[in-house]
Amino acid sequence: MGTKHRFDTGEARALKTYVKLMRATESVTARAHRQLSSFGLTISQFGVLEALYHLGPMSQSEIGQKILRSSGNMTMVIDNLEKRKLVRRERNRADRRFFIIHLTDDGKKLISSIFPSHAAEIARALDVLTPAEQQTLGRLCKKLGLEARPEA
Amino acid sequence: MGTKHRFDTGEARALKTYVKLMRATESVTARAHRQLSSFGLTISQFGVLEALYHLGPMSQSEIGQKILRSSGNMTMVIDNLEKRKLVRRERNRADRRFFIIHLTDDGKKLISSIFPSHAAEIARALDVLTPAEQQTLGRLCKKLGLEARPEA
DNA sequence: CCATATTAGTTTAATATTAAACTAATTAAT
DNA sequence: ATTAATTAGTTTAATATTAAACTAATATGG
Repeated sequence: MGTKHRFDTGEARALKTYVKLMRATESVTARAHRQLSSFGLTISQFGVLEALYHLGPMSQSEIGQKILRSSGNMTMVIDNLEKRKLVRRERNRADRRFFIIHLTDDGKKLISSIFPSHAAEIARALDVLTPAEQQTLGRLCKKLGLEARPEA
Repeated sequence: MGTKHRFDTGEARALKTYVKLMRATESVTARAHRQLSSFGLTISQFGVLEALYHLGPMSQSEIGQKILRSSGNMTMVIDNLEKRKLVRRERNRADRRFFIIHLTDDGKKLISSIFPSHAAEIARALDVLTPAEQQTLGRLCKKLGLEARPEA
């Protein structure tokens, strides 16, 4: 004997919000992806280069935490960047468990030339929102992102 | 003769908003992923089953458009669902270029049992926001998602 | 000093994802 | 009737992504 399951209004609202969040993100991400692929980069490769560009050399696991990727994935993305001579791994002498990842000169040149275009593309994508709306979106996403993140 | 590139405040604000959007999405998505993997599904597999569950049988390209995936990816995700006997492909007789994808009985059972847990998980993730904030987030994301989507 | 626990990164297996080139089928134009 | 254009889906190659198991190195506790 089953009754027809109805979601309460809280669940229905949350699901609708979630779907809109996913679609918005997918659209902006697809747009960023198209632009970056014209520079021969994937979104994750760009994320690594950008993190190193803005924050300086750091370990693989630190980069993974910053751009929210697993350690196995970081190995492959950094392997590919290393292969293209955009980054280099330097074993830490004090603790040989980890590497410090550095941008190479070529890597610095590439990311510093790409970054302004990327910034402009993101600004164009978000131009549909007013400055106040962008602030509100950012505030709500920050609130959402902090809570949803599982704290290890 | 080079001047140091500074982003105007519009670009800086857009980038900050974008980073927060990506992080929020990543957090909620990671949470949903963990839950779905305990049911043996990936997010894209779930997306296909959910689309068929709520909207009825449809072609592969229609499903791809609804869950924002490429046709090549849809082939593989549906191949895997077919292999597990959760969906079946039926060639359209009127136009043999396309298939109609149906949920199987097992597929219906699985998605109908999972969906309430998924809805509850999403509601928990979004519980950090008030109802009014969820409405606002949804409205802003809808605005963003419509504009950023490239119209073919 | 030795055994155990923890950490950084790698490997494995599976799945996801894209763009581009392709095949098969249908539609449109001549 | 024939050719060209378009559409649905597949295949290819490359890269991304995860969880889990693994190795190597360091830290901790007895």
